[in-house]
Amino acid sequence: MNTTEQIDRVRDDFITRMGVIAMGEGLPRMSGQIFAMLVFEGEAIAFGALSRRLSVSRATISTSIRLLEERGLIRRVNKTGDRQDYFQLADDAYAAMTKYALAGTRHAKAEINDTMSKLPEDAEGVRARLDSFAAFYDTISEALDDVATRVSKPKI
Amino acid sequence: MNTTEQIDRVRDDFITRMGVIAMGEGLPRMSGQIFAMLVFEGEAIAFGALSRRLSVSRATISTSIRLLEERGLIRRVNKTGDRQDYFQLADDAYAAMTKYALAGTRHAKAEINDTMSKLPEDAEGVRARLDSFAAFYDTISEALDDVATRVSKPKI
DNA sequence: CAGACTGTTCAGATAATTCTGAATAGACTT
DNA sequence: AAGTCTATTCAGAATTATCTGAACAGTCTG
Repeated sequence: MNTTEQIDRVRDDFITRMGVIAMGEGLPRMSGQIFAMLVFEGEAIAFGALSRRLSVSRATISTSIRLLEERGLIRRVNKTGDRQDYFQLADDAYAAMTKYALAGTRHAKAEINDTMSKLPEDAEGVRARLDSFAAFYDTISEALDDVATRVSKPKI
Repeated sequence: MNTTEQIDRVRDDFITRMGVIAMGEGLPRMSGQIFAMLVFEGEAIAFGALSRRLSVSRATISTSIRLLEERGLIRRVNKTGDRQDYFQLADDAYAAMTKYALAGTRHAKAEINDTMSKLPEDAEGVRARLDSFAAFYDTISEALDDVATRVSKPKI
């Protein structure tokens, strides 16, 4: 077995695993697999190559990629002399991932606060419990915010 | 409109919203709604009452509750003189929630590390990229670990 | 311009999740 | 013991998510 074959095997395994992990994080499997492939390869990969190597239709690649782009995890690059679109990890992919999660926890907190604002004055018990719940999301949000700055590449 | 009606309306709205948020976090809607109901009410709620007030079959309550119990988010209590099971938030529900997320990020990191261990020596580029990816999950894990201790009630 | 190739969209197919009703087993009551 | 109430399980139904192929519009090439 040569080195290339070994790497191919490891890569395919990695892609499979990351697909599962993505699902656990509420991301569609295919988006996770594309992300994994881009992490593994490092360099930009062509649209058609993604379809071929992940054994999935071009339509699926198109929609999966849209999601990743919307979340700022990957970027589309043009290679001169080639009509195809190429994709690679965004520079700040991990920061973007964190910020997306952060948006979620902030939204949750906002929903709880909004609920509290609708409560009548005398619902003290409920208010206290919702307050604890909101505080929890706030704690997580703070932590994620911290992660986001730590993960962000310092802009030069 | 009296106060009770107002609270009922707010509660139903809260439950609906939390169902949606739960789905965003990879939890089934119904589990999120049960959790929300328990947060809102504070006191223990009977199995039958959950089924009735969430307009869902007893079978669904049973399986939804199992998930919440497995994750340590709620606990089952017995009321003397009543055959029904009652449920309330676990004392450390928010810490348990955090720890579950933490387990997920640690698992992701482990998967990446495992992948790295299978790489041939000369795959330096791949190794470096996977290392960054693992470091990201590590940063999140640290942050969640911190949240878990901050959220945990100090045991007396 | 005609033909080849590209990515997107969307209706329908496929697959996965979630919910239900019925069957079951355990526990209490009389 | 018979009858009632309870929670769980599970096969199938209903709902939701995901994937595909075909149609399309845009772009490049010869």
